[in-house]
Amino acid sequence: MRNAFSELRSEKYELRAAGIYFPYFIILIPYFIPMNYDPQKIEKKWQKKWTAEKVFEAKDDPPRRLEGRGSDLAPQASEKYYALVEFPYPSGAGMHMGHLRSYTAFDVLARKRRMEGYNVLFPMGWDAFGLPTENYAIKTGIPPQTATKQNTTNFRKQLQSLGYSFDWSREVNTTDPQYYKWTQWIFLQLFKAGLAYKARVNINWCPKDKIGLANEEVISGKCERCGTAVEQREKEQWMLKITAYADKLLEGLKEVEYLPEIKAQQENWIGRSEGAEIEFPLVIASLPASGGRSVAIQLIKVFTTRPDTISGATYLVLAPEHSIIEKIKLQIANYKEVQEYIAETKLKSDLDRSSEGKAKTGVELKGIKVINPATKEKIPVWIGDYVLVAYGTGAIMAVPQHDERDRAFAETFKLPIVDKPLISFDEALAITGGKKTVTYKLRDWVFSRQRYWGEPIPLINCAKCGWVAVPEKDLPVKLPKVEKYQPTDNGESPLSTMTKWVNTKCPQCKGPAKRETDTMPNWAGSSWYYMAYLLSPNAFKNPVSLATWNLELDKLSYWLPVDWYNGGMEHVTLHLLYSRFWNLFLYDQGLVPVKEPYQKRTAQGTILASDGAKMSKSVGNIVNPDDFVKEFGADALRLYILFIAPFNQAAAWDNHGVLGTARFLEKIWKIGIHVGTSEARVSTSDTKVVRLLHKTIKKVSEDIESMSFNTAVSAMMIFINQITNYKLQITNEDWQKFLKILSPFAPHITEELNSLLATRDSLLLCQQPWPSFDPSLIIEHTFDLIIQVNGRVRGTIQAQKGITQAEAIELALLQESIKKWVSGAPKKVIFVPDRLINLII
RNA sequence: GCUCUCGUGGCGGAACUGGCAUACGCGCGUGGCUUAGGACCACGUCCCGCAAGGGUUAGAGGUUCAAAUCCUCUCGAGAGCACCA
Repeated sequence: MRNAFSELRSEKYELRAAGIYFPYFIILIPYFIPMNYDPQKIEKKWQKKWTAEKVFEAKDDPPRRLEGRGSDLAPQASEKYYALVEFPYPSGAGMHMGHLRSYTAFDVLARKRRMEGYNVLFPMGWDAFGLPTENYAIKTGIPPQTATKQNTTNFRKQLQSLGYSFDWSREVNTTDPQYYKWTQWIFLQLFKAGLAYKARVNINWCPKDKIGLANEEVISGKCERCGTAVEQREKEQWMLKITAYADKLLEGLKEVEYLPEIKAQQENWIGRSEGAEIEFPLVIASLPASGGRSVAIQLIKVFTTRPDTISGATYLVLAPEHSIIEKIKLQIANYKEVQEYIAETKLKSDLDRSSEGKAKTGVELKGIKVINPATKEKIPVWIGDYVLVAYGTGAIMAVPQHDERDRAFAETFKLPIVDKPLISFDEALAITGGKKTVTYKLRDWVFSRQRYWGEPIPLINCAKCGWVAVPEKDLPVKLPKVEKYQPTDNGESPLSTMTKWVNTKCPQCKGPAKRETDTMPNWAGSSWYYMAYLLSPNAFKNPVSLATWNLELDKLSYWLPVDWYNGGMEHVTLHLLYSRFWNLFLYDQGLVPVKEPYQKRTAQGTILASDGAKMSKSVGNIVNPDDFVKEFGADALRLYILFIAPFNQAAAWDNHGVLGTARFLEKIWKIGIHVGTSEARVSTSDTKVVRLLHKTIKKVSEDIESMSFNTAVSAMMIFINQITNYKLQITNEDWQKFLKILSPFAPHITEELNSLLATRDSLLLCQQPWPSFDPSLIIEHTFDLIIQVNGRVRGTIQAQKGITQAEAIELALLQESIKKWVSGAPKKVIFVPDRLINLII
């Protein structure tokens, strides 16, 4: 890209406008010819002004609207509007196109809402805990705190250069101890409510690096750093009982306006299914059944959604991890073989277990059988890794006749496939004594990380008292400074090496005790950040306590729920679910006034590289927003990212595309400079301009609401093209209306051009009311009547609106171009009022 | 494999409720601006045809006076879930 682009264009304009006709005036140019369109200059100028006048700061106690200031679209005085975009992880690479797309769209929304008279909150902050910063620290020794500071400074500068109307006075940072003291406090509420517990769970383990890996660090079953195959290893982890909220999380979806695909993903993730638990008695195979009187040594409970198929169940399959195996090992004839299979399974990662395609593996538990409670037949019992221990009861009744997977397994191991009649749900329960139950795919949330760069889990382990919460007055439990950021050889958090920090006193019995060294996952700080923006400075300054929190309830009540939340599609399962879970929990505790935190949720589509591939650092096809701001200005870049495609759709970036929106702004600049001069002032606009202006106001107003920014920009281009192409007259008042609707999209150029107008007052453009349109000016009195003969278009004529079918036929038949297609009276006529007439011959 | 979404010029895309397909922008072409040009201005730009006209929304069929839009199948792309009983 060249630097000369804008200079060249503007230079030419200046010569034409000023010099050509009156050469003597050239020396006077600096005096009354306004400057060229120089985005660099005007954008900084207005950004400074907005900041100085604090125009984007939301009021917790908003003043009443001035009388007569509102348009007819304006809401009641002091109505709030909370527009939220996902706060970024401030990576060293800076802002990317995904941020640009989301933030620009919501800046348009926020600016429009302010102009409509709402008290708007549009905040920004940093989700700054995370692996890249920690890995950077491991590599360079630079403390994550330092790197984060640099990165947020850079990121903030980038965001400000785009003219976003964020309320920077409310900026938050999840890694600030004054922030995470509240994250820790919320965790303690969960702990005290019995929703946090320790359990042994599988984690991804790299045997070479000897560390536990986050799922994000496992790339197709291999360690991201060294490429070694990842193993599963059991480790004690803190868990949050999100499953206790499965039904509430599902129910809550009915009350909110999420995009249908987002709702579907949440539902899918929770994965509720109704079915039955049925017990199968376990018997020794060698003993004769003798009329069903053989003695059951155990009962195996299975979960099924199809109890009606039970007569066709010809065998049972247990998950290899099923706890009953250990209990009945003496009865299993081939226990050694079974043990080997279990050991094999343990080594496999989840990915291995599913990536082996459809090939089913398993081992029969010889020496035992179960009795099918419906048929009373003895059927064999197998273990197989296609049955998951974590879902249902970890055991299934296999019905190869009705289930594809059971059929595959039966075919592999030559097990009987029988065609038995179905029975009703109720009948099946009656015969077998089964119980209706509900299961979920949703698993409890693994909340521990053996990492440095996260919130310390504020718990203390005492030999006498067990796990004890750190007292509120001692929060935050701050991250201590460490020498090395690496996890230890046995996979513990680097905090575990800080013996001084680890060894402490039990808050209850004052005896010697140890701190928890695990930290919280990334998702913790972002699970409540929409509330953090609402807290007063006191909440951050003062010690953490219920009383301090309760002082904030008024603000939470005023602002919540978030009216509209936007972010990436990649966060609509975990982050969205986790934060809804915390909110629901806090609601139950009386600590939050609303059940659902987000009233509406949308997601932007991905911006791809120009060849349609994903932008990625390793491929080197990343484009940097900074370059475009520098070259074409923030306004042109903002317009292009909105114009590129429908908001929720993936779109390929095109470097040339910005030229189009830059040219559009150039045209606007020329008109604006012209309209602003006293010679150009007219008392009325051309009728054509007025009509089109009102149509455009309507279109842009509606398109912003439906996130159709691309067509909104297109409508404004059409308006400008009409003025330029036909040299139409426009008054200062009408021009200002246009500048107003453009201002959320291109806030800098519009402020600048507005300042040239005779109609300007002391207010900034962005503080003025959103223009309303006059419906009477939009209604057309004529329309183009489409004339079809036998369904084919043969011509159009201008006609008065409201004409009858008879009039339309008469008009049509007068046309020379129609006459030649029609001979005699039409057999049939289809008439669509104010649109078309179709003559069937 | 299953579920969802989608397929329109050289490219990004527009088309309300089934009613003139290709708006707007990029790119490209021709000409102008007595130098140059990823600048600006004018005109042109789906295909066949001199024209009248005909064809065209991934492909094939269907419903309808009328289909990019509704239905069926095939092909292709993207996203999500991936053995959830």
